Amino acid sequence: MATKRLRDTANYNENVRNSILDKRVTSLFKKAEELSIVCDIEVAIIIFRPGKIQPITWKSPSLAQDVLTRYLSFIEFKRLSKLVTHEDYLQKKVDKKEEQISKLEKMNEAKEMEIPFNQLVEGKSIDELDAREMKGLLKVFAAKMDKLDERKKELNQAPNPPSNKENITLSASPMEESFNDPWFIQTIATLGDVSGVESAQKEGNSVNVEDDRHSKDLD
Amino acid sequence: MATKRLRDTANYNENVRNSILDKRVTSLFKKAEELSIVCDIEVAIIIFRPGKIQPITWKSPSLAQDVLTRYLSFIEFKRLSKLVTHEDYLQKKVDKKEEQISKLEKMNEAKEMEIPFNQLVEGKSIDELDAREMKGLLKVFAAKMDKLDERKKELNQAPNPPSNKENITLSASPMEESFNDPWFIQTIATLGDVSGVESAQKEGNSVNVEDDRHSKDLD
DNA sequence: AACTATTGATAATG
DNA sequence: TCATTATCAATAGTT
Repeated sequence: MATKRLRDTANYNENVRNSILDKRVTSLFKKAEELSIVCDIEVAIIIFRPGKIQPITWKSPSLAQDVLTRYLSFIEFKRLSKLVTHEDYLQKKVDKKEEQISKLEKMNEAKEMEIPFNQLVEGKSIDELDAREMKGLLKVFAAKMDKLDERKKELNQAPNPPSNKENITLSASPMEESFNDPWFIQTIATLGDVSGVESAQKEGNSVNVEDDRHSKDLD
Repeated sequence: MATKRLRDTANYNENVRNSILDKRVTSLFKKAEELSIVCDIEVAIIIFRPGKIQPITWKSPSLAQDVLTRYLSFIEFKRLSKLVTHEDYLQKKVDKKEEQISKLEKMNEAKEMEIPFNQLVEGKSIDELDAREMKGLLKVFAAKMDKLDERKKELNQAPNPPSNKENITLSASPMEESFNDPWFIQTIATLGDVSGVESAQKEGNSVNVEDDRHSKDLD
């Protein structure tokens, strides 16, 4: 019987250890599933054990990956925004007037782009994306491709002959030129007002909830 | 008192809902932390709420990201293995039946277009996409935008005046024409055959655990 | 693996 | 919003 709470299983033999892990992981997943249903949210859990390569994931691999994709998109979206913001800052110094002219257009685009990447995608299949979402995604990707293209050119100008690396087989396809105009940089730059991943972190090994209004000490 | 178990909070007002979510998430994280200590494992939890941009993460964002990095590395590792194997397999066929493969790839185009976005990206951050993948994505988007553009023109030619639907504000941008060449079909086709992450999945709503030493039927 | 005494979680109430 | 408590769930140890 549960005479007391377990602190660690270091002294247990491996079978008992695995049994305990199994039961507790099962319980954790059960609780997570109940939570996701009751509160209508998506939950992904990943567990790594020392010495084990394969992680334990919940719920399904695809769902975990979907949630992870959204999470990483969120991170990436913010990172990219900040990067471009810097480039945009330099560009403003080069050409002030043009920037002012394009401001109005920029504001229009900005409103369209205010939807974060993960919300744009949100598990939709590509056929379900509307034109606005498509445009937003295209711009983000265009920015990335632009950089890849620049890197490619740099490599081609390098003294040693360019290797046949698969990652840089991007030849001068017509799309690069299509997205060289600077408007998308500014457009993306206006997206950057998303603050960091909000994940309230209490001190010590206490439990973190995003919105920790009540300060329970959970140990 | 807990007279019965909650099934869903759809009919509750938002404050109560958030309160319940808060308490349950706290409890889930507490359980996760206890599990991670007792069994000496690493756990990452990510929660997305509908309408909310910022995910709730546990334990800390950085740790969550660390675990995520390992998880994605694992995925990427498996993906690469299978990709190379598959390409090797294709190479043999290409030597003999290049035309047949080309046909199959073309036939697959329609199906490839319906692959969810998250499968195309496969959990990568945008910076990790190579040129080939970027091209594929761009072309998928371009094709989709082309269709949307066509629909827009159809609507404009319709007898009744076109409504100002937000979804179809896509004007004739230069990108449509840029992607009419057939190579992208093959490019996309090579992205499609990645199978999911292996994560033991029991039938029904049971719980998944990777390690199946204790005789659960996990495959 | 199944069981049970005990601890933990939590829905409703104050 | 926060604290309390009756009820339900999880689980450590045993068989």
